[in-house]
Amino acid sequence: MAWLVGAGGEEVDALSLRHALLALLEAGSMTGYELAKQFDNSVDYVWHARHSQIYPELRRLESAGLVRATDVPRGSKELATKRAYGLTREGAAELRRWITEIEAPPALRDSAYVKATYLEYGSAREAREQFRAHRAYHEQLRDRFERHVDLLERRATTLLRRRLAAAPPQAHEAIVAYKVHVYRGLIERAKTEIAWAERGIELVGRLADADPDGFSATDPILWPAPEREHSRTSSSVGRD
Amino acid sequence: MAWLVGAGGEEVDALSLRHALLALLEAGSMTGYELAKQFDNSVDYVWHARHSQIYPELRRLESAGLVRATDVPRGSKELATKRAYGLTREGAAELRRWITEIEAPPALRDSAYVKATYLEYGSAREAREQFRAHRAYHEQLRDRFERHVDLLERRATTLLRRRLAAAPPQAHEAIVAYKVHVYRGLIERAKTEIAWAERGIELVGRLADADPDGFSATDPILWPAPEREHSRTSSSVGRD
DNA sequence: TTACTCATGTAAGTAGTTACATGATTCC
DNA sequence: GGAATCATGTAACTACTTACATGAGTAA
Repeated sequence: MAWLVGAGGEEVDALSLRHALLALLEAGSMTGYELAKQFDNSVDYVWHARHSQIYPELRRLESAGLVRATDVPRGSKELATKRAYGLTREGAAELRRWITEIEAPPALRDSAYVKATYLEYGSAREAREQFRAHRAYHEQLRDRFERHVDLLERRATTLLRRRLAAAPPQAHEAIVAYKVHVYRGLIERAKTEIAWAERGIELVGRLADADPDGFSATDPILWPAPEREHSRTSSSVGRD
Repeated sequence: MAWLVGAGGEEVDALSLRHALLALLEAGSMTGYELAKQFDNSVDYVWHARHSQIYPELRRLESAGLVRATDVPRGSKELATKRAYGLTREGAAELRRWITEIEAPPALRDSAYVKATYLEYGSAREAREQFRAHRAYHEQLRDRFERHVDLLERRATTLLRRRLAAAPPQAHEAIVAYKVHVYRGLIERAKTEIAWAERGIELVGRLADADPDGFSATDPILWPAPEREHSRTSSSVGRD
């Protein structure tokens, strides 16, 4: 694992699950389960991960020396134990390194948009359904993000409270402000998607008016290809 | 592979690379290489894939019966061959099925946004750099998409020309319009990101004015965790 | 006693990445 | 003769998903 090298080798990967976990632990030590729960109503909105991914990742962080774990007894009878994770100095340093690192964003991979590119293969009704589903989904997201902004502004999440309690008072404004900025950004994103879907619905209407029968596309080009062009010799691939 | 079942089993996955390839083949038969090239300046904007992924995927599509391949001689001496792929009836049907299928969008996983959530760990300068990089990246994307919309509107890409040549004239408007709608949507998206980054830069400025020294965050909570619950004494910040 | 939450995982499989491998053909 | 590009891949690895497994503690 490239990011494990460090200390001389300095070949480091950027991976958000790791750093999201480190960031959560900045607010104080937690067990894997607690961490997973906190994850679910904070970072999970921007970086989704299943619990089954979080546990092994914590083990990896531990063996990389970025977190340290202790077995803590559970329950009154103390028959069972749980593992409490805490940041190490190296973990805190890695978190700060990651914050300052400029990452190349991953290439786009958006299924809804590739589908929309080929909507002419479906009927007007089907195209409309796609846009409607897109709108409904992003309306949900928008509402969820709005509720979250409200919680953050009222400093009403347990995680935020823990973090603020551990931070110097003059830092409180920044801590809240960056988080609010992120979720407001997500609200704007959602609104952009909703507007796109609505323009899509209008487009479907205009196209259906212009050509009521639509493009039923009953005549796909099957294999073997019919001779469309004479002299199939110099198939021009290049330049666009 | 669930999507391979079909014909009775009917357990089908939604995966865009497959369907993007099928969609490209609607415009006519192509070799793997030609397909990969066309991919690069069309679908790749919305669904990125490397060539090393495309070739095996074509083989899988072939063994699933969605495309059919023939060996075609290459060059004047005809010593080598290439494989030309074409849609089968099943492939065309699967493409249409996919268009009408409503997919659940994947959960969000956005590294830039999780990083922005924790920008208080860096300096104002570092925070600004993050937002500037974000803006620069999306300005590039916006420009690229604008150029692509222009090409589409002028019907100037080889792929679009081939597709239009193979489609009934009354369908031409819809074919172009959906593609333009997608790329205009991507332009709006990019603009939303640019605006977010700019508001971010303003925010950094306001926070720096309010607290010129910033939150240097020299005091992370390390392992073992101090007793948080009661008597939160700052003296007991952990040393490992 | 039952059901739920706490708590921690493993196994098998898919999708994608990076890096490498190989040889033919065409154009200058 | 050499460079670019045509053409088709393989191998090793990472991240993530789905589904399953197990058992303790707690409240009705």
